[in-house]
Amino acid sequence: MNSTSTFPSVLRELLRTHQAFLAYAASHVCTLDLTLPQYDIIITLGDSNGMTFKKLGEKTLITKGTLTGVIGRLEDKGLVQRVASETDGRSQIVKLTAAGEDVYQRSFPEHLSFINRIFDDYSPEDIVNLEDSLKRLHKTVTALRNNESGMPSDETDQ
Amino acid sequence: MNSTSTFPSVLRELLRTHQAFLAYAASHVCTLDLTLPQYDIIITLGDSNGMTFKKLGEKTLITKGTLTGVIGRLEDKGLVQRVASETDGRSQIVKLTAAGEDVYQRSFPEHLSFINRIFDDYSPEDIVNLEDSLKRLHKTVTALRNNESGMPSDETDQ
DNA sequence: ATGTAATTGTTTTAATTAGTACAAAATAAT
DNA sequence: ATTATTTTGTACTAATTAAAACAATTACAT
Repeated sequence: MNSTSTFPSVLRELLRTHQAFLAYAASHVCTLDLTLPQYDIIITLGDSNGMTFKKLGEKTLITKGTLTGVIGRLEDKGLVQRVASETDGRSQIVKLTAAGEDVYQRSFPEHLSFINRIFDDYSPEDIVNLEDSLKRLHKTVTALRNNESGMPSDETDQ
Repeated sequence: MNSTSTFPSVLRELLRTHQAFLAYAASHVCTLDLTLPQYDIIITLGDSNGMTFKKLGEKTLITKGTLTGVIGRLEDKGLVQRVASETDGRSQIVKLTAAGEDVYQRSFPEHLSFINRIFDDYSPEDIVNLEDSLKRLHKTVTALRNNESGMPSDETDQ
């Protein structure tokens, strides 16, 4: 135990680090006239045949209510389209339009290298260790939250 | 390099972990009829004689525009007050009211133990390692962002 | 089959968020 | 002293966020 700190500084650092990453990623994405959540949708739909709102939300960690708005704005920009599911009357399939595919194909390689630049000085072990540390914290917090309410896990299985 | 993943999964895990922590913390704070940013202000002002908007923003990582709104809502709830600085005509000092002090004194010990429960199964080394891993990532991202724009560091010195 | 429950996406509301422009005050420059 | 620059907090806008209520549809139970 760190008896000198009155509040877990590691959790403040989690926020700081996440904010710094978002700002870094946004500095590239804003050159495409897209917000970070909007671009997250684009790259999630890239190399797919479209997917359901539910699945999109699970992959991007955006809740359904928020997603309706984000998808709507991407639709207004002509980058995405809604198609009614043929097998489930409740579901909408979200797909990239040709323009959306174009944005994706043109921007993604550069975006990927922009993001991966972060790990230029990381060894493979460093990256694995970092991810494992985060997963442990994530699991611990989720387990605690579920203990409180008796709810089952919120983990998605992929 | 993890040659199988097309996008840094460690960064998605950063988001997931942060979201999980926020949800966990909020599950306690909502019992006080406060939002997480609002409670963050309360505990930052607790055990202080008040501080400037600028300093509050640096400590809580909330930008000034957002802060105006959060402080306004806390003022409406009677938990916080604005006092004009005597030494700087531009500055406002934000202080807890008696009611705010009361909320702080009554809730903070429990909140602290609620949060620290996360680390019950962590050794002191585990915590230090996690924090160091986050700090390294934070520093790396910040350095890259500053390289892009030629701006000086955004780090606060405390 | 019929009624109950769960799922899917939309709508609405309140709050947070960043960004920009702005006014007032302090600081620096000359 | 006067001007220019910077700093501090506010106002405003657009977007994201979660949560709750809702309608339509599907799945389930009997």
